[in-house]
Amino acid sequence: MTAAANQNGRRATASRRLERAGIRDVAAAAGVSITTVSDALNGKGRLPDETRSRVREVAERLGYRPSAAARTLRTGRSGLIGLTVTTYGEEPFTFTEFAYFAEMARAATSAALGRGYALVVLPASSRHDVWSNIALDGTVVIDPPDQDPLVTELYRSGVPVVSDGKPGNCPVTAWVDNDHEAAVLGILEHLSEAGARRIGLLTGTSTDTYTRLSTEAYLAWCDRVGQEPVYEAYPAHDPAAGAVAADRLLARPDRPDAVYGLFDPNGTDLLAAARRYGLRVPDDLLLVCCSESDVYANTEPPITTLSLKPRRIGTTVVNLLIDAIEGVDAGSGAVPGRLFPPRYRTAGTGPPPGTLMPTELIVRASSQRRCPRTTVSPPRPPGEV
Amino acid sequence: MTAAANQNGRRATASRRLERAGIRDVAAAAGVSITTVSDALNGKGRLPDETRSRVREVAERLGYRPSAAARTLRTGRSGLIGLTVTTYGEEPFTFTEFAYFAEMARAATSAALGRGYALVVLPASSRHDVWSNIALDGTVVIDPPDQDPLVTELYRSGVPVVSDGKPGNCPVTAWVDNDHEAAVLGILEHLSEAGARRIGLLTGTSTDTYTRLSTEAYLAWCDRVGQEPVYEAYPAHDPAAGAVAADRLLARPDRPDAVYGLFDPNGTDLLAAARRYGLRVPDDLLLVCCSESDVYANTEPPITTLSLKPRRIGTTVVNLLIDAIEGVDAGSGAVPGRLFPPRYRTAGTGPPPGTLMPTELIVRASSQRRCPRTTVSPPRPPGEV
DNA sequence: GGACGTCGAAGAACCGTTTCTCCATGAGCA
DNA sequence: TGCTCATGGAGAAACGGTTCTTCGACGTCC
Repeated sequence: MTAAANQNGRRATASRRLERAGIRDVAAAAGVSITTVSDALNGKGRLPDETRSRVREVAERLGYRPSAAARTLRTGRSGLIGLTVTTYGEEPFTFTEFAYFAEMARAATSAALGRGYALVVLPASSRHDVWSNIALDGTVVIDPPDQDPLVTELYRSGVPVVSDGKPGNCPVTAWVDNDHEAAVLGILEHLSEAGARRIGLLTGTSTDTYTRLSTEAYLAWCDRVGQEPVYEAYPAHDPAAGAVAADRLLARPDRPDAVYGLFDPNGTDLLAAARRYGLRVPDDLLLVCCSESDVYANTEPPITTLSLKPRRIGTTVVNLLIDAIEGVDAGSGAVPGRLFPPRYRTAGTGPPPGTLMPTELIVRASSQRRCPRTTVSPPRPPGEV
Repeated sequence: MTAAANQNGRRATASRRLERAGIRDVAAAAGVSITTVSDALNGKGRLPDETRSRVREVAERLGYRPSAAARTLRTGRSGLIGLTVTTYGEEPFTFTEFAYFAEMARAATSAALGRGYALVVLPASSRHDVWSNIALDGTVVIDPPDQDPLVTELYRSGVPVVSDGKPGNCPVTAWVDNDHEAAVLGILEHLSEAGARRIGLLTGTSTDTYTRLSTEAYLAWCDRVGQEPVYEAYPAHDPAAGAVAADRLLARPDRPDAVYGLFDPNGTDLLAAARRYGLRVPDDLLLVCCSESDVYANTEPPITTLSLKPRRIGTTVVNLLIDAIEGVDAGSGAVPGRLFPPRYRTAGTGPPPGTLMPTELIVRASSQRRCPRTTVSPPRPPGEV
């Protein structure tokens, strides 16, 4: 009691009026020590239920909210996870530009909150300005390019990093990605079966894994089946460039009779380009593009899309990251009382663990030649087209 | 020197191996006190440039990164801003569900980062679980409903709150909103001029300001021009309900010949419903909906949309919030050295300052009767429909 | 020659928790 | 009676910075 009053007395001398109640105030009001308050509120220590509930009640009455900063400083944990996209240039925030990012970020946010963490959206630029002002328990990086300096720096400073997209040449704790190779091959097969003779690709110029792996899979397939590759690459972050590239692709002398577009807007771009050249879809041109947008269910004609299932990815990435964050403490079991785990690194042997997740091809009219009546299928109601 | 070695010695006794360098390590390595290090790195104090640069160089060499948690604890500033949507139910994260939120959040993120702050995405539920674990300098709330308990609690605990959407009955530091009344009136006039005789409204059931003000403006207009209101309301967070409501609206005996839909998906929903009833757009039905999506530029026919200019809103909201956060310190000039400003509140007189921002009506085919040749307009090229 | 101002820097309090350590007290037991 | 042990709780040391205060040394000025 005396001690509590004393501790509080020191503060009372200062001209504090409207300050929030601190743990000391609660302790004084409840007539216990701050240790007891902390234990009672956090469910630790050996306290009879009576004391516990009394302290809780006093804290409630005083509107006590523990200082997140102090807790973070002491425990070394902030409950904050960084989320960043590094690929598409420095300046413009491409978040939500493609439905993929939006969906993925949303799922990641939900998953994090479900486990008591919050997401902080951060820029790709590795300028310390913002990054080092925030205590992060870990970071999710979407599509890191080769040799990403940001990832390297984070890793060096001991922050766990999990990437969406297999990392090219930078060290991450773990990564999650779609099986892009299988996806592209599946699409090429799908188009071949629909009658395509020459399949073109609309791809990007950046070095992220998605672009690279997809393009490589396409080229390998061309090589295998003996088709000359027909593709156009453009900077994916520039929407105007996409339309131009689509146009170029269809203007080529060796015009493809089927096209797969790697990026979300490619579907509408290709559709518009096809119209300009008087090509009917799917009769003259089969179309598939990678997109999470359900816009393509309502275009004329509806366009077959490849979904990367961003929600599953976002959820998985976050869960892996939090596992890593929390797992370290459990893992260093030798010294139970350690406040700070040793630097966060994979064991040092071999590549970081990766998870491949399946994609989903949503087949619509744009990739099926008309008259599917030749196949065995149920008759349609007359009302539909 | 001795002191520095001494301070460091205390730490060296513990078995710290891979720990990050702290300010004490830098001080020891540079042969100065930690005060000097702090001052040198933060550009404060009276130090000759030579010392300053030497300290900086040592810090760089040691890879020193100041602890954000410690800084936050001492200065009372975290550089973190919360961002939350409270309206549409507890569970599902509606972020990015509508293009409006996505755009707004993106602009807000950019604006915050530009001023050295980062955004934390937080759930609407006022459960303390996550909220009180994070040190926030302020919060942006999108569309707070009437009597939002979250906003009230934040306000009580002294965190500045700026809302996107005029707050109904909860105390905020400031707010930003579109002039919804003017927007709705503009649309109704636009439709009337296009020949509409009975204009219907597709609206929501929630109590956020957007829904409320828009609906009230519609009802007031009906009252004024002597039209019987024709509207359907549905829970905006449920996409399936939107399609049903659109259908209901067009199935009514007093079917409107023009409809304005308050929510993003209403355009496609209404278009689909119109098809089901054999209504041609715009011949039999004029259509406008509020949306930020450019999908409506490519529907058949293209649909007139009202844009709320979410980027401008997001930028403004964040700037107002940061002004409030930083302004307090500057304002309490009487005691320059104060660490903690007094509780953040508006002066206590009158409502919080609000800013109204204009909207933009993007007129497309869906809201213009055919044969505008009767009006004075340039002849069209023959290629177009 | 002493008072004084300035420069450069060190000392130490403090921010508000968590948690390790330690101390009473009283019961159980030989 | 003396010892051990469990219980309930207090004390105080961190955590890692920022910043207020102090202090010596050195010119300078009257």
